[in-house]
Amino acid sequence: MNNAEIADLLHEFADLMDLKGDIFKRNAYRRAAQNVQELDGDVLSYYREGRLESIPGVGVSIAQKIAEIIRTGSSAELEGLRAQYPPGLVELTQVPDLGPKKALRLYRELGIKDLAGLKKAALDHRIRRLEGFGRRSEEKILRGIEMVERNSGRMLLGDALPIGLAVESYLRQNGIEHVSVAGSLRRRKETIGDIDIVVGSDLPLEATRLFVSYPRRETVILQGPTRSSIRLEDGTQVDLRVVPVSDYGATLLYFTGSKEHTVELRRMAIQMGYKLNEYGLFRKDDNSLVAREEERDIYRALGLDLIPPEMREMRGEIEAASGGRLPDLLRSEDIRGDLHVHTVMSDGHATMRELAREAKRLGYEYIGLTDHSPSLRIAHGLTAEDLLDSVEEARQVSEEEGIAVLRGSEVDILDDGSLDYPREVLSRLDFVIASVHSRFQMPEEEMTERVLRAMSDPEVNVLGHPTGRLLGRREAYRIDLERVMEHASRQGVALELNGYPYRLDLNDLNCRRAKERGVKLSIGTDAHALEDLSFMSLAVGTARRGWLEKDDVINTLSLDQIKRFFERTSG
DNA sequence: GCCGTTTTCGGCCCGACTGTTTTCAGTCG
Repeated sequence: MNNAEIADLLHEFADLMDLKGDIFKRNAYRRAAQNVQELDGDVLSYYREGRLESIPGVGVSIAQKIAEIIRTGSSAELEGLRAQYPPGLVELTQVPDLGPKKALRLYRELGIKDLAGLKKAALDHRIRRLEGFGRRSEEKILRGIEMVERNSGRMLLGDALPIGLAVESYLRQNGIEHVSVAGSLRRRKETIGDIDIVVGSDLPLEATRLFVSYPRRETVILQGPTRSSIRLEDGTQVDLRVVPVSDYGATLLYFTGSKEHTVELRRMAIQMGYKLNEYGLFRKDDNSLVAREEERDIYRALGLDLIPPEMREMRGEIEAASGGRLPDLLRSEDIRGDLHVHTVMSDGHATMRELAREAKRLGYEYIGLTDHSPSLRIAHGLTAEDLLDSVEEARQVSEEEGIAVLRGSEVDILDDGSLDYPREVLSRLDFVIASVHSRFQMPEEEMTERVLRAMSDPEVNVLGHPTGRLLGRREAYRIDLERVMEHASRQGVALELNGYPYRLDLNDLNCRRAKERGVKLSIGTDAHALEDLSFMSLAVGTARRGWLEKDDVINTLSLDQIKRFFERTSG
């Protein structure tokens, strides 16, 4: 039973409390679930040491339930609650405009207990006969079901970010000064629900007209004075909100979230005798304005430094901002080179020279080329001979193109933790990433030993995509990251933050754990084509969500410094 | 169920919108 599994059960408690109609208990369970999920360390050890109640949001009652879950795998009270409602009821609340109250009535009065039943009842016009429902709600439910079925997954950050930023820059280039993506996209979460754009303009009709005439727009879904939605050629929906310039900061703050973060800001506002909403910060007694034009003004009035959007997740950022202890987060400009790139020699699409030129154009000082090793047949891993021949080619290209081309390798970690090239081959390279690409199902202990052994090899500089997860496709493999981080810090091996859209591995929370343990991160895009080098922005966003600063990341070092880093770890 | 710069009891974020109502509950972000 790990943290995520326990958190899932607490979330289920929350869902069931919602059906019971107790929103305060629901909130309490949600908060506990989130804190368990993001807990730094294993819940089991909190349990063994009798300090479950030191987890925020966990009191006597929830601590007992967690203990019971750890001992027995479940909770008697949870079983009892489950027995009261059919399991499909929570799924009904995924349909827009159906919350717990309506879902429960549909169940009690029409016996509807899942999406299929709901669809049938709507088609049979049985729903409109219920008091409080009507023809329009029935139609809305049908549209909602369709949407849930079609669009249940979230978008990858890597898909949403270019789209959102393109719309943003289109509006800016056409004279809109106050414009930004908002929501989870602005916070650079690894997956995104909706693409939201906030505009501050005193000519709202013009801004709206501009938005709905976006060149890549296919249809206008909704066009109003403050809200509009369009669908793009690729099917993506983009929502726009227009507010007066004077309200821009307050509105952007509100629509950026996270919800938990803004709720906390409102609580603080109340304690200070204020009221915070999407129009601004006001005095409670006479409704007079305190701040609203810029996000910074509102934070300042609440006694806080401006919190970067990527940190607004209720993970300690409020305390840091009130104590003047916010980290100085990594910036894109700090990155001096990409350290994980594939060429045509293995499974990439661009040549060494093309990549060198593109890296130079991006302003990099160096680029690290890391083709696969032979055991990864599917990716045409290089023979030792071809790899060594390319070392000389890299030197030549470096000189001719005026940018340092570092010849590295992404060498496979074999089943027993040995590496896929002999040491004398690896020692001829500028640096080495070691990665797991096989036998993902190993038991945790075996996988951990395998990886630790690979990291102990003096030629290894970076552990590639340390958990192997693929967003929406594959779970992380089982590995004891605590031991991996300890080992990394002792051995002077960096852990990778891989920027490939499906990976983003390490993720935000693990980046932060690594930083707290003094482990350095190496950022690479895992590019297989020239345009993939742009994945760097996804990695930087994730790094910022993990509170990383410039000094935590090795590829902010100059060429000389990073060579020393690679030397030191291989010496 | 949790928690305390106002509290060990009594709060727990705020406003808009929608569809159904005739004064509002439920849902959403």
